[in-house]
Amino acid sequence: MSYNFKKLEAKWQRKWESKKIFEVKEDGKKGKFYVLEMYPYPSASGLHMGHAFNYTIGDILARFKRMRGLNVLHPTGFDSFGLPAENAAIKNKSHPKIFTDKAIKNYIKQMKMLGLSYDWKRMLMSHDPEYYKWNQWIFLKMFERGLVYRKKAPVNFCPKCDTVLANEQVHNGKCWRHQDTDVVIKNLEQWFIKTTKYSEELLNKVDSLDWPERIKIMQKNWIGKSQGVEIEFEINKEKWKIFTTRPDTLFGITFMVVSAQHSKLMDLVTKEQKNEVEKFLEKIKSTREKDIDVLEKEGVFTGSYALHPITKEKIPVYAGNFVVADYGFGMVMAVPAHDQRDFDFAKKYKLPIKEVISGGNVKKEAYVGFGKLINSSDFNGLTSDESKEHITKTLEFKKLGRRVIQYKFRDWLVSRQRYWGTPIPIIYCNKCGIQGVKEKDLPVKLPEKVKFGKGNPLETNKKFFEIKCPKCKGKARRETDTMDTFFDSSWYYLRFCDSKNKKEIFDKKKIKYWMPVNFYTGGAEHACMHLIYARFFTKFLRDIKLLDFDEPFTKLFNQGMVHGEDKFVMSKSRGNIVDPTIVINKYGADILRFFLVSTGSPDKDFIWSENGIDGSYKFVNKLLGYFFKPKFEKSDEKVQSKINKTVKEVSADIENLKYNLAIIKIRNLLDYLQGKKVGKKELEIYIKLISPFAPHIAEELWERLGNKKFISLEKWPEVDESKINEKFEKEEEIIEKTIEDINNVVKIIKDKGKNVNKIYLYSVPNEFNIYVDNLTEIEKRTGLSAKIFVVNDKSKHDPENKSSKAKPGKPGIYLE
RNA sequence: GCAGGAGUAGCGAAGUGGUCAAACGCGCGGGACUCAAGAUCCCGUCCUUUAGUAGGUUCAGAGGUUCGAAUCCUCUCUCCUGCACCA
Repeated sequence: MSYNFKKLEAKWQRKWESKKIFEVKEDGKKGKFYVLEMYPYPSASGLHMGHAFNYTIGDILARFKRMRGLNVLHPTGFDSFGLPAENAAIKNKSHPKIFTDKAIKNYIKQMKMLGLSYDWKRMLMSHDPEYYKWNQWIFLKMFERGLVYRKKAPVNFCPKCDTVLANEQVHNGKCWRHQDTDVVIKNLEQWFIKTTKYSEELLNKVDSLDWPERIKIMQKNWIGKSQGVEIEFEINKEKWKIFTTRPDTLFGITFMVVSAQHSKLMDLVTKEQKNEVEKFLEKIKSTREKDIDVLEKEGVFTGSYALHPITKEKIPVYAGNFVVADYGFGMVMAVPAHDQRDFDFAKKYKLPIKEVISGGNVKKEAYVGFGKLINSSDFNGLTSDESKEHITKTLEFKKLGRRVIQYKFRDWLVSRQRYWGTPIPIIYCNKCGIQGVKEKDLPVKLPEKVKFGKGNPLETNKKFFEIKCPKCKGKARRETDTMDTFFDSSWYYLRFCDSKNKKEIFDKKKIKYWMPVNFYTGGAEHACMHLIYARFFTKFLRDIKLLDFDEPFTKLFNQGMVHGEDKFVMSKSRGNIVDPTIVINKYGADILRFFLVSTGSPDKDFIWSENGIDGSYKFVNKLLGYFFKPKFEKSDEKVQSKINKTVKEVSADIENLKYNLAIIKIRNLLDYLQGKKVGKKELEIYIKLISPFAPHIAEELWERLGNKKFISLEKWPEVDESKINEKFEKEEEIIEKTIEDINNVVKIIKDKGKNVNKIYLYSVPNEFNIYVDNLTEIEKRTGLSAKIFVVNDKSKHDPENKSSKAKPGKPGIYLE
């Protein structure tokens, strides 16, 4: 049978909404469970299959936990600030707000179509002044505490986005949004957030999280801690520091390299070399724009010499393109014998290579391993480990060095020269300097009237930026940059706990009840962006006493990627997109949900297949057919055993996010129940099992069984262990095997041209009843009539003495 | 290059020391029903062999540990995903 899923799904979506059954309040008597899916950026093209997959995964768990008696917070909202809306608006001569509001409306409609059990009352949008007001508030709190600062520095700039980017937004030297666009380095004054203040904690606490291992490793690598020594070198009577993890190679230094981007590079350049250095800088600027994957190591002599801290030898200082300006001190000691990069550079510029660690062949390549020291004055003969210790101590004694820890992690560049984001709440006054906007004046609203084109749109609205200084009432100017949209997503999960609060960012009591998030799902692409920023925010808000926990997301889950039928990742450019709303219109949301989680584990990639969804469609119809006119009979103990066993396994599978395995067991159970006597209670249990996956159908069937309340709020079935009897499983296996054997023999006989009409089975005495009980099953599945004897029955019909073949678990079979 | 994950039937996917030739779904083959098609139901689907048997080859490849391995160890290959001159 088929069913009118459109009508049915709309009916239940309406009922859920009007009765507000998924709206929740804090309830001290109930345990809580916070399920969150990463809130979407509302694009014009609407929900894609990846969203549907992600939200289904979360919703199944939310529905399950809710039925388990937990107070489940399951909210959603929109990450609605951002460049795509602004660019789309410019292209269409529209306004980002119009664009965004329209997209959100569409998203909400589509999300509701999926039957997601959200508490819509808590919905939030980051472009809502009621939301971004608190972005500004947090920004000011950080500003007050010195965690926000302005600095002129070489920064990443994307020419396509027409704005600067954070380190985290640069992937492989390209913009995260434009993989065909090289990021350009510009020297600009920008706003930074001191995320590095929490480097150590962000690194340490990673281990305590129930997150996918690879995400944890990515974060650790991103923070990139290394222990080493900083060493002072004297250059032109000035002190210059370098950082090294290999003090044991100190005597192998044959030159120094300072980064071409070093802010004080020119201080090192002598008159004679100025021309050449400038030529070099010009050259690396132009090569940057070319599409070169691996830059060759290049450099130029600065004219200056450093003094070796121990031997006092003169060491030439080069400027080089391979030294990172803002790691360590932007300058390195070069030991070509024991570092491949230095080796390459030395070869290119014919600089000496001095071996100080034995064990390699430094004529051919750098030896980066450890060994005994040679050519190292007093330290000869020591191992690398020993000498690291001794050399460091010597340097410390001479006050020329000390042990330090370095991180790759940088401060977060948050200002953007674009319109569609939160205005940075800062005022510049020539007299009074840089000051934060007063809390009572928040929010600094984004003006609607601006001109889009070249440069920062907010600079085109004088009314916005020309203001009086709040202190001296003189002429002042507002900051016209906006915040990186990752600022918005760094704390939205907190606001969900109290999203309508107009007086404060949130009520601490509510936060205390709901946080941290118990289950957070989303794509892995946020490993080193959103997930680090969010952790940073949590730590900051904790330190200003707004929170009393350290980590926002206890468990993180990454769903797999959705692939098209051609097995490539679904993408517009490939043209293999399957639109979830089209699928819903064709099959219904229940079937889509069911299919999305039935083929494989949700953390694995999902491959779309039209045949596959057809399979789910067939199953759902079979299910409806079964429940169409339910007969209530008394379940026997076999049925009860099977049901209890299934409840037990399905519950564990859902708990462990093995939805695919849960579904298999649910399917098996339906096959098992077909044609058996089943009680109302057992039928109800069955519907409950299906309800997290196919909630609309479950509600409908639940109602049809005469229930008045929502199944969504019912109690998940308890397992009665005493009813589970493995004996029945064994019997079932015996029958299955017997049917298989019979069919096998039938086939063989028929192949020989003989006809088969009747089955005779000869059972060992104590199994006789098993076969008798399953007589109809055997007849149905073999399509033959059957007769069963006990082996020692004298009156049996057995012309070929097949009864002698009977064994326990295996009857003798005679066919004629 | 470094790090993480993966490689099981035509495909998707279970199985992580013995009961596994491998659940379940898709596909494919056969049968029932039907005037027919679809839907539905049943059977089969590694190879050889057979009145339900017996045997063989398997879990990317090669070794090893073990009484016993898809499952543990070592090496190799392939694919995916991150990071990539961080001193």
